[in-house]
Amino acid sequence: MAADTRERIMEAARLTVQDLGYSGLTFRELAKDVGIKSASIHYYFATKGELGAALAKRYTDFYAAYLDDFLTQGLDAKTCMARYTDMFADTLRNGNRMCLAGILAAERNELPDEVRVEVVKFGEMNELWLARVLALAKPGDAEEIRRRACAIFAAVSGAQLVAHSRGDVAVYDDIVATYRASGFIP
Amino acid sequence: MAADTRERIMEAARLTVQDLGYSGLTFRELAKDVGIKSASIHYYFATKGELGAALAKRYTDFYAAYLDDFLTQGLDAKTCMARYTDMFADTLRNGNRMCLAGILAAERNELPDEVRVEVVKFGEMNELWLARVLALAKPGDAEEIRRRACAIFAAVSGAQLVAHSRGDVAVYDDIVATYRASGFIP
DNA sequence: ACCTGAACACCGTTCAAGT
DNA sequence: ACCTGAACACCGTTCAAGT
Repeated sequence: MAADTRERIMEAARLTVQDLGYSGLTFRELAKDVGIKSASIHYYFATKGELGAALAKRYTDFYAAYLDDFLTQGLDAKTCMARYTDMFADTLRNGNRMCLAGILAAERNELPDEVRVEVVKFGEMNELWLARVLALAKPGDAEEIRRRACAIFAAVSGAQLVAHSRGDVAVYDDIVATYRASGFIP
Repeated sequence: MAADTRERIMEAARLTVQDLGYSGLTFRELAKDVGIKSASIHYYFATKGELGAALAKRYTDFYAAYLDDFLTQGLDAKTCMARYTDMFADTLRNGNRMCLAGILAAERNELPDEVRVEVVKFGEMNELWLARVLALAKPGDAEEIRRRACAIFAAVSGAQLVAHSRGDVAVYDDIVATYRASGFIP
C-alpha cells in the first residue's frame, strides 16, 4: 500500500522548508516531488499557511516526544544536553538543513499568523524541556532556571544559524563546545 | 538636489530585506518605494543577486567602521560589548527588523553565491572585532579568544533570532542579560 | 473522494524602444 | 544616461470540470 498522499506532501514540504525556508517552498515543485499537480495540493491544504502550520505543529510534537523520552529514560543532565545539541547537528548534517522552527523564526515577518504561533510554541517547548534538565543538574530558583533555559535555546539556535550560513557543521560543533567549556551549558 | 536614485534603491531594499528577507524583496514593490518602474532597477543592478551582494557589502563596511570607532575611542571591553549588543537591539526596535546578515544567514541555501560570500564576511568582521575586545578584557591564547569571539557572535545572533520570532525586543534584552550574568560575555 | 487544466494577479528578467 | 512597456516562464489561489 502506497504511503498516504497527505503524508507524502508533508514529508516533502518539511525537507524543502528546512532547506530553503517557507518562501522557498512552492506548490509546483512540491507537486512534482509527490507526483501530482499543484492544484491537487489544495485539496489537502487549503492554503500555503495551513500547510506551514501543520508542518510546524507536527515538528514540535515529534521533538517534544523525542526529548521527553530522554527524561523518562532517566538520563542525567549532561547526557540530555549532549543529545539536545546533537539534535541540531543532525539536521545540519542532513544537507545543511536548519531546524524547521529556526528557519521559520527568521522569516517571521512574512509568515501567516497561523504559522507564527507554531514557531513560538516550538521555542516554548524547548525552553520547558531545558528548564527540566537544568533543574535536574542543579535545583534552584525557578525563574532563574527559566531564564537560563531561554538563553541556552537562543545560544544553540545561533550556533545553528552561523554554521548554516557557512555551510559547515564543524562550526556548530566548535561553538557548542565553547559554550560547554565556558560552563554556559552543562 | 534629490538623493541619488541608486542610493534610494539600496536604502529601501535594505529596510525591506531586514524586515522580510531576501525572498521578501521584490523589484516591483521596491520600484514603487523609489518611484520608478521595476525594469529601471535593472539599470542600476543587473540582477537581484547583484543588489543583494551590494547591500550586504555596504552593511558590513558600515558596521566595521561603526565598531572600530569604539576601539579607537579607547573604550573599555565592557563598554564595547554593551554597545555591540545594543546594535542588534536597535534593529529589532526598528520594526522588529533583523540584522541584515542575520536574516540572510537563514536564507543561505537559496542565496546566489555572490550574496553568500558577503554574509560570511559580515560574520568574520564581527568575530575579529569581538576578539580584539576580548583581548582587551583579558589577554590570552589567540586561538581560545577566536573561539570565544565566534561563540559570542553566535549567541548574540541567536538572541536576536528568538526575539525576532516572538516579535518582542524584551526577549533579546533578557537573553543578553543572562549571557552577561552567567559570565559568558564581559 | 480525489484530481485536473485554465485562469488570475503576482514574481525576476530581457529587450527593443523611447527621451 | 536613464527610463519604460511588453513579453517570458515562474509564483499561490480559485474554480469549474472531470473520474
